[in-house]
Amino acid sequence: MVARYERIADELRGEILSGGHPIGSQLPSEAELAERFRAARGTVRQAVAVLAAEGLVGSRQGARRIVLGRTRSQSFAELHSFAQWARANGHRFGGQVIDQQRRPASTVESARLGRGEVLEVLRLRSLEGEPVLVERTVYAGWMAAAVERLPADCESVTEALYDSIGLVFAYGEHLIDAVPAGAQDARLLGVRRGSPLLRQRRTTTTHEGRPVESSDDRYRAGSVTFSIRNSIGANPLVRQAGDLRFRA
Amino acid sequence: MVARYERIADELRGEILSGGHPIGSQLPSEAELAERFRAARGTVRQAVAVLAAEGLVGSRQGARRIVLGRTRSQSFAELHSFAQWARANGHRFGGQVIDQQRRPASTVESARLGRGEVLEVLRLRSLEGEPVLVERTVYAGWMAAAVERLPADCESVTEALYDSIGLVFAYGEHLIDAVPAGAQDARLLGVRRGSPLLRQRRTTTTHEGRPVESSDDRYRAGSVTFSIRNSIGANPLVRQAGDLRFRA
DNA sequence: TAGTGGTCTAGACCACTCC
DNA sequence: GAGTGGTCTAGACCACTAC
Repeated sequence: MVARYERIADELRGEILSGGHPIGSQLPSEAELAERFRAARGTVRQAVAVLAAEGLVGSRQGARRIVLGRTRSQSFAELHSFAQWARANGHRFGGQVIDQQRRPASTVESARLGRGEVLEVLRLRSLEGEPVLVERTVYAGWMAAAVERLPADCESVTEALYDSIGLVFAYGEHLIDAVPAGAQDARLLGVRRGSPLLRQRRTTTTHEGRPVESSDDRYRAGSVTFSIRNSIGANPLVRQAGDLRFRA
Repeated sequence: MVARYERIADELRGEILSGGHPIGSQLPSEAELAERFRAARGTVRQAVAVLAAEGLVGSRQGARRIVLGRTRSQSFAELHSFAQWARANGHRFGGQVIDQQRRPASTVESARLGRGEVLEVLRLRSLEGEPVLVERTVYAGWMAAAVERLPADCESVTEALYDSIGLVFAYGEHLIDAVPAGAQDARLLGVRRGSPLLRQRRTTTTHEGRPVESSDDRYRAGSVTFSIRNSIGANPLVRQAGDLRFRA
């Protein structure tokens, strides 16, 4: 069952992406859209709110909505899972477990994932045949066994865990910064030691807020870019000061 | 005039940040909140939608909302303006124009900012007394004069432009990646050439969608981190493949 | 001043979770 | 089956923009 406002949003999005509403142009008023789709104004507002969240349109009180762009943000799954992102965008990709071991949780990990044992996995992932990403993931103990059952060249860990134990990754927090490649990073990615990597540290939880994994992902410079569209009314991104003692 | 739902959101946010609703705990139901605040259910839903957008709470149909965390995302102004961000977070900061000149727009810039002349400004910004950010900003020709009138050590360009010509930065698009420091970057930031920098390229427009500026900002590694909180239902971040020919 | 989006209400029905 | 959040309606008033 697809909601009414979703279908309205789909139709409007299609019109925007196909150029029916050029960038910078005005969208029809809520009243006009309500009449066109034979829906209440509230439903139309929900639909355009979807487009606003995707960064496609902007709005302000008293003036008509305007079209801001034609690139929309992706689903949570596509941000969370390298495989789902790569597949949805038509890239050739691969992945391989390099190392995997259980060990006791450190103090920091205990706070984040729960006490006891954790499973640490080192994966190397490639895009268009080139190694681009070193993933160091620490899984909470309660799901270690499920991860260990996966094949070493498992394409999508996210999908495999859903199929095997019904696990849904629902919420994520991501920290993005730049770091110099360490010796292992350099060897795996085929870059010089100290060269720039784009780092994404993430922790993920289930719907219930139960922590699942914590990961340190490093992309080779030039392989991947993160993109955000924001507005005076909606701002998902946070900038934080780091530790200035660190010097490259 | 502050909206009702904003005040409700403020109160609930305060309770979450002060620990009144611990992380992982359930929020009261919409019906309970409606009764407590003597508001319609729709108004309460608007309020919790604000908290969800800030990444503080998560929700799913049929189950109560849960508290996800205690760090909230910042306002657009704080992401857009280094000065406003630094001030809001209690940092000591400074800035200085290093170089500034008018020149004809390149082909790419013409498409992004409009034809004719543009103004290119090179600024160095510091945090806690240390240089951390090199900003190379290109302003559209129509606002070049206003920028040239600013003092070289202007703290907040955003605020100054609002005060002088009423300009409001309303929408932004941001691309985030890692690059090696060039010769000029290295000299200004006091790092080795080739060492990692966190790059944020942004283009900003007015409420009407009129392009204002396009900037290439480079942070010294370790000085600043970007943070995102997302969920299966709301995902503001986009990951894009870069040009793999680039090698560090 | 007319038109537009922003806020708010009151009520209905449905899909889903949890027990 | 009771409770909860998700969807949708119909209508009202207000703040703001554009002219």
